[in-house]
Amino acid sequence: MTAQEIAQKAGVFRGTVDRALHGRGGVNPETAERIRRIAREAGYTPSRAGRALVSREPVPIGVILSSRGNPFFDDVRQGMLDAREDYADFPVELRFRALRGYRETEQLTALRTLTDGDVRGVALTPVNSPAVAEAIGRLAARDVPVVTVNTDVEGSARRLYVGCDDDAAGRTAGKLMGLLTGGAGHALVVVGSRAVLGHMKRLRGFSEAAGLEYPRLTVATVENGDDDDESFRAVKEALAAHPDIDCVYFAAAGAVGGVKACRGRVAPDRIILSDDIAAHRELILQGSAAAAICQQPRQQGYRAMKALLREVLIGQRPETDTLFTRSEIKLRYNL
Amino acid sequence: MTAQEIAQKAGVFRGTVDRALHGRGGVNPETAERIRRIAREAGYTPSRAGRALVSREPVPIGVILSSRGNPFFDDVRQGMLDAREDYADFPVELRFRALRGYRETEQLTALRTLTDGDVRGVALTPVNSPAVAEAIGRLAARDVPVVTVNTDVEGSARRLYVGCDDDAAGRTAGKLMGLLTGGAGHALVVVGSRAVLGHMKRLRGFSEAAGLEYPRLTVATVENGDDDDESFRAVKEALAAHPDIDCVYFAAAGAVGGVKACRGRVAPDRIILSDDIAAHRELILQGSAAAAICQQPRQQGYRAMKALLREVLIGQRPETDTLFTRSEIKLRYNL
DNA sequence: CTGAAAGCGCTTACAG
DNA sequence: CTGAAAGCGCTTACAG
Repeated sequence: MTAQEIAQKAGVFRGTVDRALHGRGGVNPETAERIRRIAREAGYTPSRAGRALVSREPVPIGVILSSRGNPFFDDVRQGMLDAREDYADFPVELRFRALRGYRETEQLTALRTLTDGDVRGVALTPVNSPAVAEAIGRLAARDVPVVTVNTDVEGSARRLYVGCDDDAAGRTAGKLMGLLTGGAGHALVVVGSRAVLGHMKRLRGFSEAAGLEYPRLTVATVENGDDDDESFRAVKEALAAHPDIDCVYFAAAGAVGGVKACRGRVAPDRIILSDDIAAHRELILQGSAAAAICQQPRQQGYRAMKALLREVLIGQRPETDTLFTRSEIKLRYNL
Repeated sequence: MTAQEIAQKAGVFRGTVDRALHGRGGVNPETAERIRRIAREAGYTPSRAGRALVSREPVPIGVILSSRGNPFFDDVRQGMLDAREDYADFPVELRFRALRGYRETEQLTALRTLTDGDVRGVALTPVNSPAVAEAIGRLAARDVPVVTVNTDVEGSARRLYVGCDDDAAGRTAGKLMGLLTGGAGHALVVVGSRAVLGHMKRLRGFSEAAGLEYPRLTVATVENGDDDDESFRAVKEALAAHPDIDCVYFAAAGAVGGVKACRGRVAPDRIILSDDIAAHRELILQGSAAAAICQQPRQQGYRAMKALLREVLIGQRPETDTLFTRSEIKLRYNL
């Protein structure tokens, strides 16, 4: 089915079909409705090739990542470039903004800048705040789809979330720890902050799996502010306070400092990290930790950008509103 | 850079450029060479959109999988369909042939049938034999690229192999077993056949990793012919003969029968399977085995078909001749 | 052997 | 508000 055939059935010219179907205005409302109905009934989807061939102006897509100083996002970014490759026949311009951390005002500013440059779609690692949700809503109202990556924002009109299932990651870590300890041990779970939803989900998942399958595995918790120095101190302290602790799960960042504090006190084969960033790979390769629970950052970037481009370039919306990446367990030999 | 611009530089018509660049014949050799040189120097790649728009005849692609009666290949097939989706703007016809097992003559017949139907590219799970390698060579000579999936064939002109790194899979299993047993145990490694290269690689990898890191972990081996009944008997026998065996790695198929033989004798938390086919998932979910080392079958199909279509449809050859998928460790919570 | 044209399905000025 | 045409980059008959 082509636009030409729709035009014939509707008794108009194919230019008019195009205008009606894409809401470019300047079409009699009744004619437009008739055209849309015919297209719907015929199950018409515009040909990707025809569309690509005629696209001259690059389509701007905004990307806001909290990636400054955080190597984890290198892979996310690479995944986005992979997806862009899949649409190499379209002129697309990815506009990256790298922010440091998750500050609301900075993110709102970045969003506004992109919006002024009238991007046609946005991928971002949102700060979980009402103001950000609202900004996303304004974009959605202008038919600019927003996809959240790696972390989500509550109550927003974002089109899709692509990221980790923190609950599953925590449970996987819990089960693995049960296996590493023969089902009996005293675990320390190190989170960045109890205020971060994802960290709490991992902690809860860990406790659940451990409690369910390994009743003789106990769980203590400590915060490290996602910082290595802080992590060293906090873990050192926790190990001193609880002499029975014999295994550690780092649910977030700060593992390098924390692992240092474990030296000579907790067996490396009972230490689990999160994410396989370079520093963690090194810890694993040198035998200072057994495993890392990873969240497929490249897939996160790929899926998010693929969905965004699919919608913006060929008008196909994602079928779901959440896409979880798998929790991968990496040891020295499958890094 | 467009074909039109090449034509101008070469002082010919753009139809001639097309014929010269794609070797369709009917072009003066000197003119053709001049055109090719100009195109090369200009780094010309034909536009995917232009090409897609003009393609009417479906491009036939042959797929031969040893998938009959083997659910593992459901995912491989799905991955191939995913890749086909990425080239939805081209008319492509995937011609699947599902064979039972790896019999040379049957595979050669299937290859010949496809060849007669003049496919433009082939993906297959090859039997590792000179005759198959030769058949691949004949296709290559006719400019029909062949990609091997999941298993490879020695000394052939295949364009690319996409599959498991059996060595890494075995090492990962060995390391994991060391972790599960606290570094001291007596392992039984169950392979299908010592004649299968992949199985031996996994066994060797397992022993290497175990020997390197866990000198107190010993390794015994048994064959099960990839069959569940045979597996039950062989494992039962091995466990009786070696009373000290306390952990088992199933490096290939036949785990369902083998696990049955372990009941009450080897702790489920010390049993590792290979691949997350439905039967294995069930074993893991019901607590009869701890983990499965998986080889990303969907990725195998996806990468293989993507590379094939990329070459056949837009003329870009793969940059490498081997693509390993990762060995994923799956527990109950990250299946 | 090569020129000249038509056409794939779409979008976009331009007329009216 | 809508018709009529041009053009994106390519391939493919068709002439000569």
